[in-house]
Amino acid sequence: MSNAVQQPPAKVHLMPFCRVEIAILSIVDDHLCVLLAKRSQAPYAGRWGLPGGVIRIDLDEDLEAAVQRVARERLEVELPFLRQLCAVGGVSRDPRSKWGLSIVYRGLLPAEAFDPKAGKRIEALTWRPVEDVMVDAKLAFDHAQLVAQAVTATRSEVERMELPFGFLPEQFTLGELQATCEQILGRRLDKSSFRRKLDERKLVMPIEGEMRTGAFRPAQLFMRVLR
Amino acid sequence: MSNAVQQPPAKVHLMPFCRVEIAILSIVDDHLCVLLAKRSQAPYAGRWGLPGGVIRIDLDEDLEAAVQRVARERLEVELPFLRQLCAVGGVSRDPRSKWGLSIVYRGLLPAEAFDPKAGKRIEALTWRPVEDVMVDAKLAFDHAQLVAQAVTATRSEVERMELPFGFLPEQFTLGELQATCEQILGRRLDKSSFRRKLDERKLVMPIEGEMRTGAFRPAQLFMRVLR
DNA sequence: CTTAATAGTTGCATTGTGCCACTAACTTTA
DNA sequence: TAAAGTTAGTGGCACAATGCAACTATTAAG
Repeated sequence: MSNAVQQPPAKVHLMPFCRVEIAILSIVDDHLCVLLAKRSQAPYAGRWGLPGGVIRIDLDEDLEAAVQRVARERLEVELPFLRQLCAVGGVSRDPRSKWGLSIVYRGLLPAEAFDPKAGKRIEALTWRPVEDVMVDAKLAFDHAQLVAQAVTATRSEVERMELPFGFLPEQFTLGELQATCEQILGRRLDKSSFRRKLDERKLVMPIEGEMRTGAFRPAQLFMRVLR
Repeated sequence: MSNAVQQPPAKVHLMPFCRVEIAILSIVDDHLCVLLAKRSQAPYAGRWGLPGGVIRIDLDEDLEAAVQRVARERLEVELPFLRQLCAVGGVSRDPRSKWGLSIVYRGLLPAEAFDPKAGKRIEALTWRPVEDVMVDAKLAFDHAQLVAQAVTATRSEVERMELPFGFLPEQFTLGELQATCEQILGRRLDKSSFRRKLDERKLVMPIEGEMRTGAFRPAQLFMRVLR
């Protein structure tokens, strides 16, 4: 359309429609779940999909700030653990043939830090087990695929013993930590090798004198070791 | 600015300036190198940086297509191995305070597949050892950081025995394969354990009767096993 | 006091890995 | 023609990492 002739190429091109999407994972009822929102608008109105929103260059400092703003505005939650997952973009993402570009983030939340049923939300929100969601053909856009990617990334972290502190409170027992890892991976782990690795790599430290009581033998409480 | 009142929210927001950047790695003179382009325009005119270009929603089907078009137009090369690295975006990426969003890709090329000095290129191109580039404060934008990320991703792949076929021709000897891995990692590998893993995991297969001759004892030629 | 349940430790067999030496096959040099 | 040099390819062994299972410890419940 409009070109500058003097300056080399200051051509003006139409830009893609830019959004952020968030795959928020949590352990709910002993299962790895993802937070889904019911879409009220086209496309895919009435379907479930990942929560997300438009990038506002007038409001957001950077991509992470955009994600936190969207989480605050739409979910009324802050995301302490947030990692970029991928970017998806192209002409065919939106059935109306709009060129869309979404930067997808992955967030982890302790189950107790967020209740989708609470509050006067604008939209319907729900936790859904990832095993179901990953193969659900009814999800909006390619969101089933994105959830699968988020789960894979989280599982790889646990396999490498990058512990999922994003799912845990500040204080936890080794049993709780191991159970969380097992629920993420979907398989049992060996107690002795798990603890051996925690010990060798100094990933957690005991909180002197603090014990979790109530169910049978009390358990030592631990906290993460920052590195 | 302009709102639609009838339809829920079809507000028009200004979109970020969207680009793709490419970190193309190769083994040149036994060293892991990255392809840099000299910038002719502001910002950072005269500095070296990663090649890249604007996303053209009128030309590109999706993000990968945009990358291949930029590679074709600016470098006259096609990238057989291409992986998304990350997306970087925010108001402060560009010193002129424009909100910029770049999707960064990582490409691998065999050294012999591309010669930056050949041809009548518009811009200056050069291979630079990644060890130098990663700590070079003079690079445009945050490109030194992006190169470091690309190198880390490539090294992790090799550590996990995801072999760097993107650097190799179709036929190669085990010696060449191991040397390539060593140049990527920057350290020596043990021959017997390397070959043991290749064997156990069935990552390569010998090409019957095909040998590389010329330098002392001939070596069996191998090809990758697709999975 | 016994049983059940979870917390935490220890020993051992199996596997994976790094290190090193060895044989094989070719070229180069004398 | 023979010896030396260089790369290709294999095999043995010590050691570390891992998985498995048994064991003790400490509490609650009956």
